[in-house]
Amino acid sequence: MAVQRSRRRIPEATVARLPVYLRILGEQFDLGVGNMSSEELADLAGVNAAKVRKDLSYLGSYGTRGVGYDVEFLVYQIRRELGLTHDWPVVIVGAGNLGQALAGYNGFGDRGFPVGGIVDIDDAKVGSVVGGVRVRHLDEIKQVVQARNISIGVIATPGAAAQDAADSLVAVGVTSILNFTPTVINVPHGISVGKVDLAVELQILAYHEQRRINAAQGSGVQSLTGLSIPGESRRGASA
Amino acid sequence: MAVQRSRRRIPEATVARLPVYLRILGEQFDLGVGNMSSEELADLAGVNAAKVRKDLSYLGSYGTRGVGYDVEFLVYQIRRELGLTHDWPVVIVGAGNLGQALAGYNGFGDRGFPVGGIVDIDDAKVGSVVGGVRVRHLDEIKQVVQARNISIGVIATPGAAAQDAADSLVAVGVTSILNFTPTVINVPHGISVGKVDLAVELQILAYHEQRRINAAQGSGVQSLTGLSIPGESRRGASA
DNA sequence: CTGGCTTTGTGAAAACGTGCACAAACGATT
DNA sequence: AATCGTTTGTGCACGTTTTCACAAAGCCAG
Repeated sequence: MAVQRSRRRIPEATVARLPVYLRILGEQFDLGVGNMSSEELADLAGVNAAKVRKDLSYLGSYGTRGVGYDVEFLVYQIRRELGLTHDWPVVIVGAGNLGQALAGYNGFGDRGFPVGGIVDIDDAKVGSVVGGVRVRHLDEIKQVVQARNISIGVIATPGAAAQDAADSLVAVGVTSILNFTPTVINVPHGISVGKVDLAVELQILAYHEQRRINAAQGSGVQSLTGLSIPGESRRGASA
Repeated sequence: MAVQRSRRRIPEATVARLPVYLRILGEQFDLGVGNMSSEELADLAGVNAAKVRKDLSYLGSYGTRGVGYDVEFLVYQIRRELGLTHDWPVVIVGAGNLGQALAGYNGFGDRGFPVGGIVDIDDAKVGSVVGGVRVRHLDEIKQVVQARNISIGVIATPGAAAQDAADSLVAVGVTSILNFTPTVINVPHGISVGKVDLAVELQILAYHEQRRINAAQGSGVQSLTGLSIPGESRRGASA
């Protein structure tokens, strides 16, 4: 028997899809569904059934041939693998437009990421309450992070302040950062960084729009072949 | 010459990086930088220099060996390729927490995607003004879209309403959709869909945090052999 | 013009991700 | 117990993306 080398490593592409499966499985569980096949799950997730099976196989052999997967058990296993058996409070840096929206967005807390604190460098914003949390000064970030043992930070500052925000987060022990600014940040080795750039997503769509126009002008015939299929961006559904 | 005439297809991975290069190049141009090497650009973008060169080579041969790339010219070429030579107004569906934040977020308009309209199904929200745009009723989406020839829609509704929003957008001629809800939407063939799920990004980070913890607990020395994971069951490979 | 230095552009290899196809496993039925 | 229909788990082939490595191309000094 060939045991896994180090810790069984799950491919990033799979890690990015597990949350999608998790959400769907949770929904189905709430609806009373006890069992699902890879094909049912694949349909709801907008992916290929073989991919679902391969993704789930990284967790272990938790399906039953001829039957499918036990929804509740699978929810548990995915949650365990993703580290979602407990909440991960986050600290938001930047209480501007975006920071306030994020703090007020229930989708965070609802899915296990309560806002454990929000800080800003602007004294005018300190003290106000957004999303039920009082804004504190950036200087107090250490207390905020330590008080709730926070390890995930969210950067919602203007782009120019992103690197400073990242440095502050790293300095107080945060090891994962989600960066909402368009700026690329540098962090020490070992820190995980995720990035969400709204404008980039739109620019990718603009490219597809542009191609659509070019294709339509370039020739009026070939639209029935698979030519103009604008694949989808990383995690999109297209039919 | 007749170089890039035929619309050669740019790999999706490259399309996703071009906006990043574009932003950096624009910044550098504003700073007075006239010329950059692939390595300088790569450093600022946080990627490998060879990747930068290969990415840029899809646009054409616009560099000068021994010198680098002319910043201004490259900005122009990327903008042209991405279809950013003109604005793309977007329509936002959903004027709740997220929709309002997006409408008020200047990063949209600043980068060529002005909010051309915002609609909601809730009469209580209709008429209010967010981000300088008056909220109109979902029933009027057709007029909104046609008035400004909008082809990109943004879904910022609650998840349960996402599919309806997508259907409405497609029905009035929108061909690209950016979906901010966690729900997977189905669209007809030929429509491009991008997805941004804030919770998914956090869940990916949680996975990395979890691994960090497991790795630290599992062993202080060995990192190449199989580790025991707390609560982990057996799992053998059979072949 | 030649030689030295720099940097691009790109083949080729490696790494990664996806999807098909099918044996193995399971429940149900007889 | 044997058979049947279903669905998993995965080997394999294929497509995409990344990385390496180097010839070709340009600039500059002498």
